[in-house]
Amino acid sequence: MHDRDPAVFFDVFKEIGIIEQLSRAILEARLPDGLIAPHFAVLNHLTVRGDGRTPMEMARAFQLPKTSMTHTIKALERHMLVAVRANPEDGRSKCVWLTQAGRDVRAQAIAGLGPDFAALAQGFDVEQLRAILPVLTDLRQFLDAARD
Amino acid sequence: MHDRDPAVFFDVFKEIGIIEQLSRAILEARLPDGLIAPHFAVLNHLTVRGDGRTPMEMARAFQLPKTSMTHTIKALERHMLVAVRANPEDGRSKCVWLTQAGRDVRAQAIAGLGPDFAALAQGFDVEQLRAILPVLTDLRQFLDAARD
DNA sequence: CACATATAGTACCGTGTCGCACCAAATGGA
DNA sequence: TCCATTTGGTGCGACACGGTACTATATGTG
Repeated sequence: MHDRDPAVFFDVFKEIGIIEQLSRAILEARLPDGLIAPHFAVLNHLTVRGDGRTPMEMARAFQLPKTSMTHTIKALERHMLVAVRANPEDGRSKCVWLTQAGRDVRAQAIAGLGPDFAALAQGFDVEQLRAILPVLTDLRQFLDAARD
Repeated sequence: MHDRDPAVFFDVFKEIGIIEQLSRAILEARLPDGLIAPHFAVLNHLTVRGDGRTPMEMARAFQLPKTSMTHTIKALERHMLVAVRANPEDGRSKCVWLTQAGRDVRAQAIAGLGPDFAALAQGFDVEQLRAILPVLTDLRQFLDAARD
């Protein structure tokens, strides 16, 4: 087990798996009943990237099977957080638009997380997070590119 | 957005969520058909910590609801990778034991990951991972303790 | 234009996740 | 000891995930 041992990937991924689970719990505690992290991810994506995206566009962005995206969008539609309309530029396709309620749910979740993160920041050195963020971003991009 | 902005949590958790998804795909590509990451996690736990653990012990270790653990163990039992027997020390409880097939599946998965990680290590600076691992471990422990 | 192929989306189904209700066994206080 | 409470495990139901198969539309090649 020398310095260049690639097994460090195993340990990093293990920690990341646990942190993902814990951070998901923090997020979901701030979402209305029945909404979970993937729903929020879509609302956030539509806000940041602009709505009117197609389901396939988002499935690719999240690297999810298109059936999963169909399902997630259906749930958001049931909750009236998005509206789905035909794509005028492609008869096979649809476009997903945020409703005002959708924008509000996202904003409320983020607002609720503010105090949570502030509380965490009191017990954990935020500078360390800022320091590792570029490596995480590199790693994410690298794995993304390495996925065949 | 100054240097101590706790919003860095948001970005770190977002990257971690994506990396978790990509690394899970790498692992699951090395598992036999029908087995997914949580199944492997249990096999690995029983190998590392020693088998004979109870379902509740593992549910707590993974911070999962006990119903999820029951379900995961049932699946491993169907695949004959673990054997569940009564706990002689507690009539309410059971103990989960690895079968030889269970040990083999875990060993095979890890053996398969070796080349994967080695390939990744050729394109990504492993030293950077080694550098961030302690911070990730700290963060995991901190979030674990902070969860009420 | 005709037609083979590629692409967007969905229906269906098996499986995973997890809350609730329940039972059985253990525990602890009077 | 008796009994209330706690704890380990499971059945069930609602919903999430994702593979296969299918339809409809678009695209590219002759």
